[in-house]
Amino acid sequence: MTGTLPQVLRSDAQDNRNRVLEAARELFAEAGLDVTMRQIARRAKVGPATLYRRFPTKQALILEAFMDELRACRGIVQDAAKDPDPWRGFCSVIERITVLNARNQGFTDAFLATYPSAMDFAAHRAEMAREFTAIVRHAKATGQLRADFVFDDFVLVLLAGRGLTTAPAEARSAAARRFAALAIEGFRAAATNHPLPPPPRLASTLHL
Amino acid sequence: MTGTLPQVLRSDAQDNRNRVLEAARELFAEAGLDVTMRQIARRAKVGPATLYRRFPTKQALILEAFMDELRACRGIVQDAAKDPDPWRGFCSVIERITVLNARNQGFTDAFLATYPSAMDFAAHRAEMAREFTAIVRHAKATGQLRADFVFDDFVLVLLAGRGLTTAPAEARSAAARRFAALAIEGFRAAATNHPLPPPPRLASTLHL
DNA sequence: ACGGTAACGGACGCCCGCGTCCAGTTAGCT
DNA sequence: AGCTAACTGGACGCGGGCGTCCGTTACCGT
Repeated sequence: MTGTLPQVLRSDAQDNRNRVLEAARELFAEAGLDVTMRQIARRAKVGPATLYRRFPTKQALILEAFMDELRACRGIVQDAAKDPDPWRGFCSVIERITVLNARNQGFTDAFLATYPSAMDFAAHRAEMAREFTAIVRHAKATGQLRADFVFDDFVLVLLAGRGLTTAPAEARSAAARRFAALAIEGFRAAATNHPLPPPPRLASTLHL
Repeated sequence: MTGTLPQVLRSDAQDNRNRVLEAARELFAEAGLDVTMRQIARRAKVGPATLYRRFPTKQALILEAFMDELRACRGIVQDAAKDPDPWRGFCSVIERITVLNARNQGFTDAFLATYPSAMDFAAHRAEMAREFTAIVRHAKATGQLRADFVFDDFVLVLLAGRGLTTAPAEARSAAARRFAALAIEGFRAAATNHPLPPPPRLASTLHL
């Protein structure tokens, strides 16, 4: 008898698994990735052993918990790519990603993490980067996005958005929207544009 | 004999105290406020008891460690207030505070903290806010700063800047400068300005 | 209905940070 | 030089998270 795992879980096991994921999503969103495995287990009304059996490592749990957020994220970029107006697409990416970012403490942390264990995220990241870069090229071509915009500026907005999670929960959405709008104002091509200092090399550290 | 503490420390005590402050500043800057008291003691080559005698609470240590940063911060605003060109003053505040912010993981955390124990910071904050608001008024009057700028937008930049500390150390300064420049581009009054969404109520939670 | 087995969760030993106590050491005054 | 008070840092007990083990529970196929 080899130790082949059954690919279909018993009903109670499946139930617990779902509760764990739900708890993890809630806690990650509220308090970031630093929540302990114990806290997640407690909220899910589950013993620690059960949690560890389903998700031997925290990374595995994080990955699974954020899978649909991740898909949503890609959806945002794909929607934008379909928009006939590249500038409107660009703006919607900035706006929607920033809002999603501020609402969910943990997601961006996980998304930007560089652990080798987060390879699965990296693939999605790379694909999104590819599509987003196409939008950027078109938006520059139509003269609506300033020519000195670089991909690292997008990463900059992501990182900066992460800081907004410090704001009190009730102000967070408003803060995110205002911030996104300001960033867009900064990115828009205009006669009054001033030259920018050299861009930081951020994307390279994310293996993009 | 009442338990009056000597206001002047013995030479070795003074020496240790200085090393502790130096260690605290380094660690807070590198790794944020979450460093443990033990780590600070170890770096300062000092036992835990010594650390606790000088600074009974972490808040006390934080306050003392960031006193000159805090003064530097006020200096930035005061310098800007003296500038005959209010827009140039405004820009220099955004730029310099953002850079200081990104270089020092812990400082903004401490600065924006709302613990009652951080009252000393609050006083400085309020004073800085007063002076900065004057600069803003003048910069709007000369038509260089967009009219819909509000003080909360400044807090927004501070919070966002906090996110940049996630960037790798070698890119952090460049990131901060680029970010500040982008923010300034967003704040500049221009014919192409688009209306902004309603501002978040952030400053009120900081008791400003 | 019942047996076999997957799944459960309480309990364990480990490590680490916390804040405090005390016996030894050293600075600085006479 | 000698004394004393100030200062020091190792050691302690506590609490909490870590990942794992194993006796018990309850699902599911017959």
